[in-house]
Amino acid sequence: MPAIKDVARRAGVSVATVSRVLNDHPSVRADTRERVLAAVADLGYRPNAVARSLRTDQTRTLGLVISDVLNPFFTELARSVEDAARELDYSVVIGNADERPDLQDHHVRTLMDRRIDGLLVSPTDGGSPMMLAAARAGTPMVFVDRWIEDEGLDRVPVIRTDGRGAIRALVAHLCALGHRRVAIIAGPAATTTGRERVDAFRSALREFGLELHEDHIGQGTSRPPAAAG
Amino acid sequence: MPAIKDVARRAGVSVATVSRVLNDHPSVRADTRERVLAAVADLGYRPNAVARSLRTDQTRTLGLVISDVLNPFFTELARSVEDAARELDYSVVIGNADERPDLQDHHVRTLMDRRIDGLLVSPTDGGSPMMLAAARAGTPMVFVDRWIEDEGLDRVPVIRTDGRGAIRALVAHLCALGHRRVAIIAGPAATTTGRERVDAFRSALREFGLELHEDHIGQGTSRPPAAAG
DNA sequence: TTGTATGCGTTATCAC
DNA sequence: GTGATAACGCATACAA
Repeated sequence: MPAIKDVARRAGVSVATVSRVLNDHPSVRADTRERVLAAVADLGYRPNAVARSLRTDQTRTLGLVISDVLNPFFTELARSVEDAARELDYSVVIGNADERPDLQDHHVRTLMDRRIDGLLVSPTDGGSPMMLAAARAGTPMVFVDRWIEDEGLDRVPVIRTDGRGAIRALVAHLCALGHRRVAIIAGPAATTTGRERVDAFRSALREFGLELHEDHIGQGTSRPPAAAG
Repeated sequence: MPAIKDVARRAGVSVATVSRVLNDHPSVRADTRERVLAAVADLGYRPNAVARSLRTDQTRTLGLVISDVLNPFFTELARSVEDAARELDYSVVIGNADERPDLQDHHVRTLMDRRIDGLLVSPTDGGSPMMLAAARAGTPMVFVDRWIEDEGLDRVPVIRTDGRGAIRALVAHLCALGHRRVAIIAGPAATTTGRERVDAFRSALREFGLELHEDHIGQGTSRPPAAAG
């Protein structure tokens, strides 16, 4: 794999000049630029992102730690995040915590070792030591879908859906339709989203004067049955 | 974020010594090791993987380019790959090609720029220029689930299921049950797996003397309906 | 056993 | 406009 010095040699210029055309710095004569570009082309040269990151102190990489890859919601989320990131010339590295705090920390640690520029996390219930420490230490971080309310975490932005509003709207709709016995199957209770929904459900029933049966509150997983590739 | 020199200073040793205990090199006195470890601990030092990669020329990272993240098969695959890799202290970076050759190449390029140690690819139909070039150039690569038969690619290992055998077994089973009109819904025709299955289906029908209706060969997607997070 | 010095591939600062 | 060269954080060959 050719390095910048190979390109320089072939183009008959210094590595500095090659670097300049690569980062399209203004001060480089048109014809030298051409020569460099030609050398790049026929050497099939590609800048070493590792070296570049070491030097510039940025990796153009985002970490995304999700709680469950097998949940289609998160797989769609991952896809959207990657789409948006790619648009800005960022890569995203996904870590699957599988609802396990220790695994979540493993990924946070690995990603930080790799010096990612920022971290998106849909935290497992209660968070995990390393991830909380990173957040408090000011690591660029955003919570997605789920969140954690704890000291020192108020500066971590949260991107999420309005579960409470959604549940209320659903109950309102069913109520307007004349239904009086409504039930809910929410996600795992060990998630902020799951709890929020059940809680909102109780509130909504109360608000609309519907009777609440405790056994009308169910809990499910968010995973689909398996498929074939 | 502390660097190795900070640890060295704090432990009163040289960076070389710190590096040695970090990579548990044998020749380092027990008590100095302790001192270094202590310094590491209370500085919360973590080796910079970027710098380490540049120096050692290995990233302990695998690239996994799949054709469709929204297909649960690939999401399970990704999960398994990551599990196995983690066991060996490797990370895996996933790229979603979304069945688009250009996107596939984008990911191959990005991953190679990042100097990943190896590439797992479930190629889109017909492959893509950069990915084929990489394979021919000897980039450590293995095909998963799907594959490509082309010149210079015979040294790329393929990990896949025995779709042909599976279809034959299915038809045999149905036939033994006395069924005479069997149909198939295979995956996208633009995949090796999809074509293999339809092909095997035809063969099996012939073998078992069943009549083949062309309109009994359907084609579907492998995506589940959406779910909530 | 430990320290000094070099180099990995870049970018950026300084000369010219 | 272009070229030496230092520095990024680390691992290692060589000296001591």
